[in-house]
Amino acid sequence: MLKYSRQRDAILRNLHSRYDHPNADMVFASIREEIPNISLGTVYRNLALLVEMGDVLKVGPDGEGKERYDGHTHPHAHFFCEDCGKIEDISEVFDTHPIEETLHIKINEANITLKGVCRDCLQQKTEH
Amino acid sequence: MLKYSRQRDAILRNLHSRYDHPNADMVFASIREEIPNISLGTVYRNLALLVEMGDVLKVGPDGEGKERYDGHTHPHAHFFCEDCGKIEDISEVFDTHPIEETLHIKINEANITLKGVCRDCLQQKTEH
DNA sequence: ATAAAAACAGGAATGATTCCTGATATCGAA
DNA sequence: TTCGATATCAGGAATCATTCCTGTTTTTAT
Repeated sequence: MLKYSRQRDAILRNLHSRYDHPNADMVFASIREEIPNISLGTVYRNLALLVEMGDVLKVGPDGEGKERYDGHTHPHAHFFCEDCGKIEDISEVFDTHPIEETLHIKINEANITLKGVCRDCLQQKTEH
Repeated sequence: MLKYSRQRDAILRNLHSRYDHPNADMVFASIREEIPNISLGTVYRNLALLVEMGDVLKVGPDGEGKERYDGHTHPHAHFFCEDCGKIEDISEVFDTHPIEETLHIKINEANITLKGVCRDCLQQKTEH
């Protein structure tokens, strides 16, 4: 039986309020401002719980090998900039139903990750 | 300057010959039959080199948190079966050029991972 | 209020991957 | 072919994100 927890609630609220796809440490640092003695293990445990419940998406790992988390669960893709490291949402989605039917498989989750150079970094490169 | 290495050559040949998306340990076990005293560190180092050179794709991590490797680098997606754990290639691709143009970004790599239940496991579920 | 069950803080353990070191293999130039 | 420079190696230690453990605190149904 799942019980309410102030820590889990704070973690989910934090993820709902931000769009930077934080890793566990970044969430930990944020929540500490509200609950100073929360432990990193609690952050990890609740992130895993929230992912399992479908309220949070796990994205990544990033260029440093760390998992990133996303509190916005509508279907969308992710773009990793290889230059500045930022992770952005991409609203374009592609329809997996034709693949399900062709291959006779059940698709529960589609993880689409694009890597390249973002608009800002591209612009910086053309300046000189 | 890149020099020839028997170990790297064997690793690439091994990945070319198989379609099961092995992790580093599985590659290590295979190569050991040919080069019994190869070390796991050498496997990791050369896998990273081959990935950087674009001759090998890094896929995953899998359900156990391990990276998987794919020696077949033509554009394709991957399907992870949540039941039996197998990873299969999916030839369907989606065209990223429209996204590049709309968002003014440069896409170097598209990583598409689908998770669900494979045809075999679906069939076993309907039997009883 | 009370007690059973969840969840927690803090810290230890895990384990995939990376790093380090002295030895070995590759390869261009002599 | 030999030699020196240097890339690569084997073996093992180190790293570090994540998970696990334990005694304590919180939640919640009764």
